[in-house]
Amino acid sequence: MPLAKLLPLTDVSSCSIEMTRDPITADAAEQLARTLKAIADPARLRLLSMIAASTSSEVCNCDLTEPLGLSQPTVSHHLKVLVDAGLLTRDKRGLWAYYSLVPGALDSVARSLTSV
Amino acid sequence: MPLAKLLPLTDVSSCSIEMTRDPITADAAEQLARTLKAIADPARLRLLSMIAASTSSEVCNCDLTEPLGLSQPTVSHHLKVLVDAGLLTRDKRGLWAYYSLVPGALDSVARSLTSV
DNA sequence: CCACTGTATTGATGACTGTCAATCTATAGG
DNA sequence: CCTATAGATTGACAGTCATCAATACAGTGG
Repeated sequence: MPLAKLLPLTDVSSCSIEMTRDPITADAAEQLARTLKAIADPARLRLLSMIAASTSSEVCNCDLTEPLGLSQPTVSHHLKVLVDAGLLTRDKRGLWAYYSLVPGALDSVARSLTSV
Repeated sequence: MPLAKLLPLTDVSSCSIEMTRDPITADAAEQLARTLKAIADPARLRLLSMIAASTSSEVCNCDLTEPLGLSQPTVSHHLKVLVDAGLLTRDKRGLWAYYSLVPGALDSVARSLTSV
């Protein structure tokens, strides 16, 4: 029998364990998981990395398709997932679409992870 | 036409964009994505959080099932995913299984994210 | 040896996801 | 206008995943 059940110091009725602080809420977990799911894909990680590593802060879709080895619709799909997750912004000028990182977005996710 | 294609400063043959540094490799992306996929689930985030927030560094499976509102096999499955990903360790003593965080594992993932 | 209990595994099922071919949309240039 | 082109959308398909009921497994205690 776990220690917490033998010595329920704070809450006798529940069988929950002793906490130094409150764990993440179900809603917060849902939200963070949604963002992480957007990042947790090899193609999308490479897209983020390529955009982050480019000299210009903006990268055109056409520059991303070939190095990834994926079809144009697939890259377009992945970019949309990243935009919807708030990690990228899209700026369409003329025929081309330029993508850039949302400043601080990735760092914010990383911080959420360390404090989980 | 994107600027990089008009002024291919380093590599005329390829149509890749200019980079300040090399983007993540395909293999590294695959590896990081695997770990992130293990984290990118509401139930698993809550498990990590509950274990991290507990006073004792170890948490017993039986303490995790009820607050999550999931069946015992499902919780066991999620814990296995986290162990397999190198984020948790399992220590089975007698009938009970005690889980604890692998020190620095989550921080390491967070650092990988900020430098993507 | 036997019943009980906490945990892990298996099998099934419904939902979601990554991918591409085909198509659509919008813009540039003659 | 008409054509060509970059990008987005749609539809289909195969693969993965989260979940639970049922079962198996491994200790514990009579």
